[in-house]
Amino acid sequence: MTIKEEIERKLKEMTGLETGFSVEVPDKKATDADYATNIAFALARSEKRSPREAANEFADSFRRSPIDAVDRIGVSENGFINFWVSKKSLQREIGEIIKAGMKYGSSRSVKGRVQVEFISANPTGPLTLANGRGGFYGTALSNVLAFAGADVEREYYVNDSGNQVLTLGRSILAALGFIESSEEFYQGEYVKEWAGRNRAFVERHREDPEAVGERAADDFLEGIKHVIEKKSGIHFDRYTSERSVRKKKLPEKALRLLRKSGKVYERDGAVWLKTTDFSDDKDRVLLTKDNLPTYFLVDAGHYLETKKRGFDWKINVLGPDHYGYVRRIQAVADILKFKRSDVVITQAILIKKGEEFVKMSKRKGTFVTFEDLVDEVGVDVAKFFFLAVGANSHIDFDLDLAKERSSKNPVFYAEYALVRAKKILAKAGVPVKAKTQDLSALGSVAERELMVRLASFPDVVAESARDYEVHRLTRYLMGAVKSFHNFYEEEKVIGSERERPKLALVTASAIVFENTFRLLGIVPPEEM
RNA sequence: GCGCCCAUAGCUCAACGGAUAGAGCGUAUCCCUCCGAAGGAUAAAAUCGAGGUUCAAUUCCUCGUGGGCGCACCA
Repeated sequence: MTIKEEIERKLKEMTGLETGFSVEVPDKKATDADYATNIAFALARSEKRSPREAANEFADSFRRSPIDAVDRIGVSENGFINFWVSKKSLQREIGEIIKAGMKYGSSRSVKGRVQVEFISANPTGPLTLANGRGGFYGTALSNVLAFAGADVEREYYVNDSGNQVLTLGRSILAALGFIESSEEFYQGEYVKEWAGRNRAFVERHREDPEAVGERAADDFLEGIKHVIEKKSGIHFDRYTSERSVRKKKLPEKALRLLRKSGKVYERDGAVWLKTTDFSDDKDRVLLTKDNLPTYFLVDAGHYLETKKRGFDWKINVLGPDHYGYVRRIQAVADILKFKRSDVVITQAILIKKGEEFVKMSKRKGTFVTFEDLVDEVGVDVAKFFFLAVGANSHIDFDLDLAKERSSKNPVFYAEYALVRAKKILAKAGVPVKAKTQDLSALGSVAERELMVRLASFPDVVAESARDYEVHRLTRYLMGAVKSFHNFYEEEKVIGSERERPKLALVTASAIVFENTFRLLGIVPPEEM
């Protein structure tokens, strides 16, 4: 149990309240306390007195039966209750970190098997920045959930058949002049390049745009995989092909299940799902009047496969262009009896050139590719940049500016702290063992601050796993390494009087920093 | 036209309805005889506008302004 959790437990025990209050790390300008709670406001409401009074009474009663984790409690003028954590419990926590090592902060609080689907970009061209954002986010989210106890599968659903593949094939034929071009077609340079490289194949299949499209899609997918796995450190446990979903007759099976729900009907020669019963703004077609499955039905087949493979929890990370899709796929998840289905929409990345926003279109070929970004600024910089921001935030992005500023990226600030810690440990030689440590000497202002930060790592993990806001970890890391840099300036370690306990603190810092990097999907640096 | 998302410091972004709204970059001034200065300390600097709910609003509601996205028998 973390220190914060101990305080929470005590509050619940004393007041009988389960919700309606929180324990937080207060703003340093307001107080130098380590934790604060607003519980007095809740108490005041139910007991009809001022928060200040309620807080004072609570504090008195707390003092009569204190807990080890807290050695001082105070009340602010406006009614917040502040807690100062005891050095002893902080010292104990540092010991815990060293003992647990890379397991520190992990738990079994999240149960069950969950499939996290992300990127899932159509293989009709290179990855966009938005795809990359989803990739980084999905990776970090998966890592956090796994660390919190879930059995996680990372999936990329490949839309390698259907209409857009046909369109891709036609676009290629058009690029070589075999058929007339159209506005619908993919216009990017990459289409022409691919067509040029595969002229002979295209010519042989000039009557079969689908074959051309599929071949191109396979090639593009290889390119995508290369960027993802090799260049970006994004790993998938599974690439599920839409073709295979179709081949296994899963859309048909899904349709039968949907029919059983009574939400399927026919109109105008097509077959519809009554998604309006699931707060969609209109019903959706499953089978066209030509009796062809729509993308939606095939995806329902895909969801069915996931369910059959033993997942009753699914998280789907989508870009903002799929907003309109959310209700209907949630309807399917509901009918297929997923216990839990979440859709996370990562908001748009607005591309700027100076003051001007650039219209992005894969079809028109006017976009910055994810690979460009990774090549230009480096994968760690890109990752940190995107993961410092909530999924629901729009990002203004200027590639030129990003290039210019990449060396100033905060990721280096964080990495440098870890490198500093490792250098000290290397110089010290002997590794620090948990049991033999006498940590009671730790407690200078800088040390205390660092200890508090480190001890809150499990709380941050738990919160991120709960609300999927993984950027908390990035923000946490920035704060924690700041405390470390400060400690480094203030306290010489090697050759100092309290060398051993300080080395323990440095060891604990390295563990927590490295772990945070790992959760974010960033390979912790050895050198800079 | 309808729906959703966003608007916070010069820039890019934080802030379960809670205290004097934070961080990085940029700007100004200090700090290397010392484990790497890719560092530390200090300072100036912000909630789009108008109402409302609340003990308390950047956060919730209404209207407006400005951006983005979605509204297919495409995917």
